[in-house]
Amino acid sequence: MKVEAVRGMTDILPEETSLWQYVEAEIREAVALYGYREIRTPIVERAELFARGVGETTDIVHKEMYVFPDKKGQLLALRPEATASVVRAYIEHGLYARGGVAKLYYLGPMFRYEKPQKGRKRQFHQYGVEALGSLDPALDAEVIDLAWYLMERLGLRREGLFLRLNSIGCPRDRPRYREALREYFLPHREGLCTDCQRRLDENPLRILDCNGHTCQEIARDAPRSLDYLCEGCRAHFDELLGYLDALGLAYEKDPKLVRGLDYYTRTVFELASRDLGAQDALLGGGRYDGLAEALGGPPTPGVGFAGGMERLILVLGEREPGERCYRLISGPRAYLLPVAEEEKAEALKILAALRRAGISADMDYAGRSLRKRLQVAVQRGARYALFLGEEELSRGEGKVRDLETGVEEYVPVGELVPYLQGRS
RNA sequence: AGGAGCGUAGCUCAAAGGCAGAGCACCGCGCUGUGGACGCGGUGGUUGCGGGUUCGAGUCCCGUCGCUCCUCCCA
Repeated sequence: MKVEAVRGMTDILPEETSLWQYVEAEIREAVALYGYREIRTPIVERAELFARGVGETTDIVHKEMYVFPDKKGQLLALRPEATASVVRAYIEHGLYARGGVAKLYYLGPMFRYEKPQKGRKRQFHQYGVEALGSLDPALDAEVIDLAWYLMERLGLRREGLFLRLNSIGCPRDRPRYREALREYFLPHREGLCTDCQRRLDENPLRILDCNGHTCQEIARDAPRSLDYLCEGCRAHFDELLGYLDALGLAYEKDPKLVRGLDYYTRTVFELASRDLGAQDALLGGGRYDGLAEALGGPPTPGVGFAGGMERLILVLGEREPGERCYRLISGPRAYLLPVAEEEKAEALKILAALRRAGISADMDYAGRSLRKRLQVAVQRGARYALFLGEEELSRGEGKVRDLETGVEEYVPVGELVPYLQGRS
């Protein structure tokens, strides 16, 4: 039986990794412009972190998290998202003691046990930013601006994107909203799925993003969080809208947007592509003012977003080749062609010298014919072919063929490095 | 989670119960030491896997695994 990659976990092959590297580099540069510095947290955390941070009743933790005991029986989890980890690290290392706003970004694999489909894998990759330590709605606006900037920088048209925006209030007005939802759903209790009947008691907010059809139907006319905001949350939201207007960033208020994670407070948003199908969200995020405290740290407000690399790659990959602004990795500069076995040792020495001089160089190890090897050199995009045969090596020379012009020149072996360096 | 479709060579796909094929790719030769063309030849498959029906299954049936799409949720 052939061993294959496990379901929903895919290999990213060299043809694709150049695009990945390009996107990653753009992300790093873009977020650096906004003052974010990278943080790398472990892929494995205690399962408890996500239960407390993301929320026990969320689908992500409840149904989709990879959980397993380690050899001591400690319950561990593959991270389903990174915000909880970042905040955990922020608390653990006392980053709050440095004052001001901590701006952190990350990039890496996440894991969710879901049914895989286009743009949704079980191991997928997210990039994200977290700004910790400020309640200022201007920071929400800046984070959203960064999201837009990143998409623009990657060459996505603004018209092809749209921002869904909502406020789900704070812990102070959450009970009122929860009560309103419960009151609304109670008469429909029998129509709800068993999951939602449980959610009705535990966390009625989650009914709003249940995937059952009838639950969707029932939820359509449910009370809206925007109508249950306290004065502070109302003001925060209005201020944010003002800043977005000032920045010229379009948004669509979406009262159904609650996001699948419990830690969100106030601002929630998603930036989606009109060019994608069912999985259209390119990135999503919001404010999480209670998360740090819930994880045992000092009360620290935060706001951020996370985006999916696979989605981004999909959208970028579907564009016309001419629109693509990433470069493919170039081939070796020099390709060595030892004519017979006897010249291989010399070829290896020259290869080593060229590479140490910063000149990319390669040769064939597959035992192919000389003609074939020259073809491969051209295919690989080499600029020079270097023939090493008895004839020229006996004179201490190699024959350099310029593969663009076809011009050949004999060059002493000791001068190959300056010779190749001196040409553009 | 629900619905639909598809799994045949490395890739794209044929074979409508009767000899598993083509194109591309790969390798060699023509060209004993020199280019993407051309010509000739060659390697490559337990038809995803497991059962069943049949004289006979890539084809029909059941199961299973995987992928794709839709609904939904989300990254």
